[in-house]
Amino acid sequence: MAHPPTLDARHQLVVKLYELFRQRGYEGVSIGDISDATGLGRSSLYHHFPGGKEAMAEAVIAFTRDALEAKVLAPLRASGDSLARIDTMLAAVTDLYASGSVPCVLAALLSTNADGPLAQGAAQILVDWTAELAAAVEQLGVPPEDARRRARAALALVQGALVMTRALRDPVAFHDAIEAARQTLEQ
Amino acid sequence: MAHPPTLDARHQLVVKLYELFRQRGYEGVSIGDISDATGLGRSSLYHHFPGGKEAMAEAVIAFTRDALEAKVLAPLRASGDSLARIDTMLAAVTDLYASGSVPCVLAALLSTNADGPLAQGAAQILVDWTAELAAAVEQLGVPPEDARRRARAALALVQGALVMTRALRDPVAFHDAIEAARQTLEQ
DNA sequence: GTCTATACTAGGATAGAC
DNA sequence: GTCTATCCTAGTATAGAC
Repeated sequence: MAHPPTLDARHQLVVKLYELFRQRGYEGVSIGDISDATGLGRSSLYHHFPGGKEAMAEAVIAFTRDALEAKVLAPLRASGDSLARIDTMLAAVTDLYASGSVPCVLAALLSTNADGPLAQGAAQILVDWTAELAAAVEQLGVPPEDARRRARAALALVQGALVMTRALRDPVAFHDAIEAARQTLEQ
Repeated sequence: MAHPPTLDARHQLVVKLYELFRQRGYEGVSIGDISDATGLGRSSLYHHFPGGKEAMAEAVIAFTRDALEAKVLAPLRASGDSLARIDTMLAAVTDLYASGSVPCVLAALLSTNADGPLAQGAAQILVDWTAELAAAVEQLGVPPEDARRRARAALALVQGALVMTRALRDPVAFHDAIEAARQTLEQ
């Protein structure tokens, strides 16, 4: 059992790609940067991703979708108290963004890659997230239309808090926003 | 009085640069793109901005600061009813971002240029904006600490709405966020 | 103040050995 | 699966004529 299977190595690679793209966006990351960060030569990277840089970013989007599903959406869908599930989601979000100290890879790819296929993939994840969150809010007895509005507002607070926290260099901005999101969703 | 002074020509140029950088971020815009968009050759661009692309982005940041000051901050400081001034600011913001259909250049430069000097300049504008907004909220009789919190939350709603509106492709997300910002500031 | 022409570097991608 | 070497394009920037 000397070497772990290939999939693990690739997974580690995707995690590194995820970090890079979320910090600098798509155009802000070069193959050379990736080579430096991973210790792999350019050719090795193309061995793992024959589709090149775009394929790497697509892998990051898929990874993000899976991570969000596991850490955020699945708990949101679980049976049990709706309020508790929303609280759990907000805790997961706080963890995901390290209290606002790291950017959202979806926002990064959405803004860097304007209207390319990467931006579409990133947008879809936000769309799905909004829908799932709205469904959870509906279970509190909120009418569908209003639930959707609240879900949008909560995610806007989170995404905006990431921008503001970065600008103000103060994690309090993020925690306040999470609290505001809770009020919006649960009130 | 045939030719307008040079400053006008430069101003038009900066407006074009502003549009480009806000749509695609710093790394997403090449000198070639700028040449295409303006109809000017590369050398002409360097004539106007000997400092190259970074100087162009700096000019955009300065332009943004001035535009924000004139359209958003000055009305916010004007004498008169505080509630009306905040309403005026929110209307100016809705206009500035064309109801969420165009990105914020500050967010674009903040995320693309990670922690370079451009990001710092963009961050500073958001810091100043927050402070000015908090001061306006204080005049409603809100305690300083709370006013700051509300100002942060309102700007987070706006910035987040820009992300969500882009993802959801629905301007309703933006207008709802503006309404939520109003509640947050004025309630 | 704009152009053509030209450096020069960095970035994306591939070939083929090991 | 990784490396060295290489190719080619795109990107930044400059020189010098008009």
